[in-house]
Amino acid sequence: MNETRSPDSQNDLMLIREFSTRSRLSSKALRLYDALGLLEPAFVDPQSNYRYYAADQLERAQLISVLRQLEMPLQRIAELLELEGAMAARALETYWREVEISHRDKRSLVQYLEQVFEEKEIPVFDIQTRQVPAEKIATISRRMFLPEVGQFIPASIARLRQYIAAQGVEAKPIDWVIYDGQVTADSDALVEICVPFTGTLEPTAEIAVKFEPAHNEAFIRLEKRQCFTPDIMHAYDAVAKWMKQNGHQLILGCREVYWADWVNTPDDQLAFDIAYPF
Amino acid sequence: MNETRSPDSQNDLMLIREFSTRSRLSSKALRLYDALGLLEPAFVDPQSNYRYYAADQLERAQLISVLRQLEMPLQRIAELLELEGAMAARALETYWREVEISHRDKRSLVQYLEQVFEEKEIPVFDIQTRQVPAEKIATISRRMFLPEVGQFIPASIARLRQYIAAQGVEAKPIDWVIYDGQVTADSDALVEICVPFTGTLEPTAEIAVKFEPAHNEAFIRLEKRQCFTPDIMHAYDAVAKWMKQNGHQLILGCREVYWADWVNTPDDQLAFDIAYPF
DNA sequence: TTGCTCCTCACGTCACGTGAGGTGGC
DNA sequence: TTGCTCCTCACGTCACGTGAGGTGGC
Repeated sequence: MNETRSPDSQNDLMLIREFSTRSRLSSKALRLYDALGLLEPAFVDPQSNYRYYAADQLERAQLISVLRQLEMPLQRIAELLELEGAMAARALETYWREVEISHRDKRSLVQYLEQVFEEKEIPVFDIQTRQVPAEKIATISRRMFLPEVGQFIPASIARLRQYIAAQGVEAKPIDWVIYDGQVTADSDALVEICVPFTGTLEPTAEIAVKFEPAHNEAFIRLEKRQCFTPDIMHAYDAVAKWMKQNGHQLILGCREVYWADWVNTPDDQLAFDIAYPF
Repeated sequence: MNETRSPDSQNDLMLIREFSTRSRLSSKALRLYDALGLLEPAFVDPQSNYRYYAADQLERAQLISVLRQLEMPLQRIAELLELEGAMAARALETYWREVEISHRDKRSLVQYLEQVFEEKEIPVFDIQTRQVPAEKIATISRRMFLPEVGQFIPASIARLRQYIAAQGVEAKPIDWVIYDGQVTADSDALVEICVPFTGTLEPTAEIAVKFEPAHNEAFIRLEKRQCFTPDIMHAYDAVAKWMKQNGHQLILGCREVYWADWVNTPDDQLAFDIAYPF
């Protein structure tokens, strides 16, 4: 009737049902997003509490719908939608990177499980034992989750060797990493990087100096490429099984011993041990 | 004390705390699994209600833990653990296939969103209009989700053309698919496969015979490879936007028109239209 | 007036996490 | 006797789904 009205006025308002089907969001979801302030109707009738949505709210609604299909939490969606185009793209990329990493972790767990179920008696591991002499060691340790470990180990070894050299003390050509529990993507544990040395060294805020007692260990020698799941999990399983069968108790944290030059060793060469002290 | 006892007897029982750390399952989770019958303690003290777990329950507990890391629902874990080794492996593969498909779907949604956020003004689509004459059509239709569509379209076209030929009637060399709503991986909609013909045809239980009225349509011509997300979503967006800008109402279901020989058309050739009747 | 849509609780789902308040074994 | 662990509720979390019971606009 009123031709002077802007075309985006009242006549573009719609009830929740229509907005719901057009945005692919359930009415229950729309009421929740209203309550959370994530997507508030353009107008709410104070008498009836009816929600009226404007046509130009559809874009935001559809974005939310697609982001929810990615299972992004509502809080994170709210933050992302605060950003400008290119920044929102960056935020989405960050989120998606996390999803991809978690997916890859799961994929390797599936491979491991497949082998467990198939009872393919897994690459037969050759378990040996040895006597390990007492050592003085310099260590850096911190609780962490699996994704951090890959960075932490080489960085810490470099720090330790640098410090040892700077103090004019002699480091031995071997390192090991002690795990005080299982480190996975969603459960952290103490990870301790150890470099043995001879001589006298002062501890620092970061670096502890310890004495590791002599002990026996059961160990498996592995190729460099086997440092990933599923192989490494089977290796741990195998040593733990051997320990149990032979009635041995774990007396120190289980460990990975890096006795080769990690960087220059080819993938298919033996490069490290998994060891259980007893 | 009693040397004749089996080694797996009482002395291998442990309290919930120890079983919890060894299995990487929270005590709260263990109590839930007990209540659900998914993992019941070997022994429960009737006086104190203390739960005692046996060492040989650790294997099942660890399997549950890993399957939960894959976010498999407890019900499905329970079913899987009922199966023998190789069968369990098959069940895991089935589950994982579903996860991979859902992940790939999400990945293409991310690509689409990236382009939306970057406002790369997307491959400029050339929107045209045309008048479509009335047609008699034979159709097969069913509600379905996105993963089924890829099979359903060619199968239905083949069925329709076979039936039309068997009745000695002449089919026209073009097909289209009408979508009565958005079809995604988790929302279904009616999908109707249409083959126009001249002559007289009897409907069957499966095949309906209809009359499509003459109308105008706005359409975009696309290359064969663009039939996937994200391109196809941008194309739909573009036509919908054009319709709105030009004040046109959608009067029939939006559709994809296959006017080329789909199988023998190379990926980078124009092969189909997306059309909105108005 | 009759339907239909909309409204607001309230409770259910899934797999737990997080206390509160109480008991039991060394 | 003192801690410590264990127990059972009960409620919270996340993002909704599913009614129950009631109101409002055509």
